[in-house]
Amino acid sequence: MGKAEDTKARIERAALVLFVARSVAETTTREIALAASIAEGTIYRHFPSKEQLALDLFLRHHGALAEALDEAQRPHPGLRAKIEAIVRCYCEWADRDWTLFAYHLLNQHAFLAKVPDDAPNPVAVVHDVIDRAMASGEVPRRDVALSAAAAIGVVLQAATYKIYGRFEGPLAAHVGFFSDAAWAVLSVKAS
Amino acid sequence: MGKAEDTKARIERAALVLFVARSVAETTTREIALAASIAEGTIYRHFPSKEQLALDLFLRHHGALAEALDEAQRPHPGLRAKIEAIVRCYCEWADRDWTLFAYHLLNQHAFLAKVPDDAPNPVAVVHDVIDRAMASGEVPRRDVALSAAAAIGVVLQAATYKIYGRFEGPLAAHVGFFSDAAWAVLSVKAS
DNA sequence: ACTAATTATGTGAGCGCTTACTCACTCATG
DNA sequence: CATGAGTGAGTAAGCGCTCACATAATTAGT
Repeated sequence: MGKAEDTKARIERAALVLFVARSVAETTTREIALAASIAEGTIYRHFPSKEQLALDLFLRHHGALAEALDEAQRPHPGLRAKIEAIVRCYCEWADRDWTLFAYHLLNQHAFLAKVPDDAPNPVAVVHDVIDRAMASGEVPRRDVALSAAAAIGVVLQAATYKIYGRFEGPLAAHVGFFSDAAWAVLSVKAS
Repeated sequence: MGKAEDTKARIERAALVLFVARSVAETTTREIALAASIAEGTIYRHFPSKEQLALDLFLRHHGALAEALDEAQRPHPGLRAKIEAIVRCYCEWADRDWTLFAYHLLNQHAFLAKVPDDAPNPVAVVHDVIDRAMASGEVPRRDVALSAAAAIGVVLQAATYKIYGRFEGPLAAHVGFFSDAAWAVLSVKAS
């Protein structure tokens, strides 16, 4: 790794940790520099602004996660298997870099509006999978956004609870339950 | 209503709207004053600080919601009916004052740590209900926090989607689906 | 291979600006 | 005339960001 890239990575990691611990707005560029052991001005050799640094961090993870989820689901034929693949992939991503994951989860509402429309999108992947499953009659038809929200919520809220420290251990330990639960949600019959 | 209380209410409402539109950190006291049609100094006749105003808003809603959920659930005998009562109560609260609801939902992670341990707590109500249902064998035993998170996630993520504008109409229109889905999640058998 | 020139990277004091909050004052009410 | 409510210019502190300078890395010229 080049020296400059190493510096850039250190800035990103320091920023990430502070953004999660406090928040983007409450983290100062001085704190980031201190945590990364560089001068404040150095941040601006690598990023045009604090806001852009925060956005870069989000978008990179957002896009990469979307692609990973899509690749994980693609080879499987039925909805049940696709769900499990998506859930497992998501949980493993979370466990692999929990700080980055928590940052992504807690700052969705701040950055989601700034995701380019054509960029890969984790939510779009899930929507698409559910859409096809409804079309093929694997699960009852229902508003896709509503179904997707309910199914995604099962995993996301559990992850949120883990951020709050309400339970321990890797998320991936519960892939089986999450998959069963998401499947159950999508299988709910129209009343 | 006294004039002073009216002023206080106007400050709270103006702050709420701005806190949701931007965020607490990005909303200035000047903006709040402008939106409430009062002088900036007046805010400090009613609140010791901007942060305390934000916290007050959160805690009042948090406590009242917890009590409402508890009262809604109490008269019903079985888990199935308790779930529906809780879901309906929650959705109706959301629909009744969407701005306040969105504020509460989007700022949980910022304020949850500051809720007094003995204060009424929406999450504790749900935990308790699930706990009893597991004890009586209505649903399979499992880590309560995990079950609660998954069940709560169904409704919360849907609500979040509504905040993002991904679907329209009142939340309460989907009480049936949410209840069925939460019940299905809690009924998932141990694998 | 050596040097000179150019560019990339790192530094931190300091700038302009915004912020939350204060306070001396006015006014309305009982 | 005592008190509580409202005012808004003012203040100190903190913010993101810049820039003149130092140094390291890369390239060009001979």
